[in-house]
Amino acid sequence: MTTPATDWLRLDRQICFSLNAASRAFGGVYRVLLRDLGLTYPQYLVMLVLWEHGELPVKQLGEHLRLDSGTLSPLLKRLEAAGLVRRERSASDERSVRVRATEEGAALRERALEVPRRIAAATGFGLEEIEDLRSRLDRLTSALDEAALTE
Amino acid sequence: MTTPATDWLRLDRQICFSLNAASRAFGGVYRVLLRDLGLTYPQYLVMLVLWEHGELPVKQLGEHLRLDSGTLSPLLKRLEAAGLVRRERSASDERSVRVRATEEGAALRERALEVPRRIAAATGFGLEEIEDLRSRLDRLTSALDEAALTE
DNA sequence: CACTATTAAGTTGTGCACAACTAATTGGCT
DNA sequence: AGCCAATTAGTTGTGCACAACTTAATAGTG
Repeated sequence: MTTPATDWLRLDRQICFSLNAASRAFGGVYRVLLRDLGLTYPQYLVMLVLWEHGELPVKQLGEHLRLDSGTLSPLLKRLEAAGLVRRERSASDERSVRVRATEEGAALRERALEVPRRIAAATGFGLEEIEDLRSRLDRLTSALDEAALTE
Repeated sequence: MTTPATDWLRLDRQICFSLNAASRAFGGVYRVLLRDLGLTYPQYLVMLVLWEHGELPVKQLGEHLRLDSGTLSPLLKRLEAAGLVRRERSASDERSVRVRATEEGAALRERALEVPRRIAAATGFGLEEIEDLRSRLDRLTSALDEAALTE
């Protein structure tokens, strides 16, 4: 009892589509929750990293977020224009630009505290179930990154 | 033993980030595989639906893919320019535009047949493990859509 | 020290996602 | 029939992702 080859092309068999759809569904929920904070979802992720690690160069920010300067440069420019972030050239290495939250940006953290709880509630998943899913996804990402290199 | 509230803001606790990262990691692998076919990943998804369902209106295409005309109209225009798809106004309802694969577009299916297998290999996951993950993600998407409505 | 390779950030161009809007058509209702 | 609400595509504008490139600074090597 084998599956016809063409069946593997069915949309509902594509794990990647489910992944993509889930990611965009999250986007919709975040969009509503973050509107009050004046942040988009990627901007929110940047603020999370800054809140957690303090000042750090664009390069390291990108490593945390899996994003390059092509995405981060304009995004950070918008965050700076919004007064949430400051960028300044590193004195020790003038190639590097260090990013940090302004006072206003730091203050935003308080208002962001309830976001994860509301997101968790929206998923309808239990905490350990979320954790389990997260670890599977991280393993998946590692495998895909690995494969991309040898492809 | 409770978790400090601020810990929930850690990037590595955000299920959504893992999801987003996995989705983008998939993007990288698909980009390589689809380059030969001359398709982007969203265009590939459109072709999957057309191969599976034959001719259908933009509206229904969007329902399958969870996309609106704002995304689909320009995407379909590019597919049409590439000669893979044709669009024509429905005679019975002139609001509707019916989309179908051209001969060239249909022929592309043969070359796409190996894509899912190569993707599955890249994940390093077994088939039942993929299936399990897929169903969890679909459940997650449903819950998030539900929550977005009542938010 | 001089020269080259590497690294960091930014820019440009393409494509996707989505909100908000417009234009055209259709359906329902009185 | 006449009118209004709903439906379907498309357009416009903003922001993100990423490849390919540029510019400037640093590190490494002979």
